[in-house]
Amino acid sequence: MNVGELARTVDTKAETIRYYERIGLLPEPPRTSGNYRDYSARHVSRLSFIRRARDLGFSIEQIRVLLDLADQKEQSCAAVDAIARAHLADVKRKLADLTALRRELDSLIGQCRHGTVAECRILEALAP
Amino acid sequence: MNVGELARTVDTKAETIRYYERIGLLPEPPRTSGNYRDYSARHVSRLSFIRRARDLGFSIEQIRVLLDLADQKEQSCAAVDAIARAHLADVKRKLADLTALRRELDSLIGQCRHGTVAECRILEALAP
DNA sequence: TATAAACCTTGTAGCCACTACAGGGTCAAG
DNA sequence: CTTGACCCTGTAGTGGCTACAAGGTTTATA
Repeated sequence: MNVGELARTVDTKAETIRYYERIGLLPEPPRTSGNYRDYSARHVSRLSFIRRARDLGFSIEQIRVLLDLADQKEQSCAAVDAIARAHLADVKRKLADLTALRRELDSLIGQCRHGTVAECRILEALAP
Repeated sequence: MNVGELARTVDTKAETIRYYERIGLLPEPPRTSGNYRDYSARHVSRLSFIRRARDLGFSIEQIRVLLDLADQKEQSCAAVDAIARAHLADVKRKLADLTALRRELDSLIGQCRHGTVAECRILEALAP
């Protein structure tokens, strides 16, 4: 399976796959005689894991640790749990920030009287 | 007022102020005999506007347009309103995404049985 | 007056997670 | 045997800063 096929399989751009290889997140696959990357099922599942974790907003570094942990089957999963919880806390912080932001923007826009720029409440609210 | 004083006044790093100048968002101030930037009240208010808009999540490019519009006092403020609404729509999209994300992470973490990595539900949920 | 500390200057490189080329090589279909 | 769709590497760009390095200026103190 070459990079384009893998890309279609996991719905990821070929450039992104090569990027993951470059930063050491996805192991280098063997090459064909024509120097094409030749991926196996293990690559597919590792890349799927990465993409799923990225979709959930985990950082590359977090994913790196998660993949390492996944290989230590005997260990407790406390570290995995901790990473997930840290990420959840981060998401909650962002949600709170965005919620406050939406309220401010709502009020800003609600004040617009559709007049001239000179009497614009939105610009007024942004000005000092 | 030099760059450090301006930085303290508007609670922004000096590097950021110079960055705004470099990208043409904040006009170049005159210089003192020792080649120090010499800011006036106009700079303070322009930078305050920029920072307030950044805090509300407007992009640099949106702020550039807002500042341009603010100078055309006779024009209708429809364009200002449109930018604010577009940004609000963006914030709402992000809120929806983050809310879905939080739900997924909540459920992921809720499934953790605190056992070994081999039976970790979080890693299972991430795997394909 | 000397000097040290605290500023200022410019330019450049780094952050994150990609994305987009350019300039070449390979491969399958017709 | 040519065409076009892929692949390769390497580099540069994105946004919005942030962090140096290596020098110049100003201010406070000895």
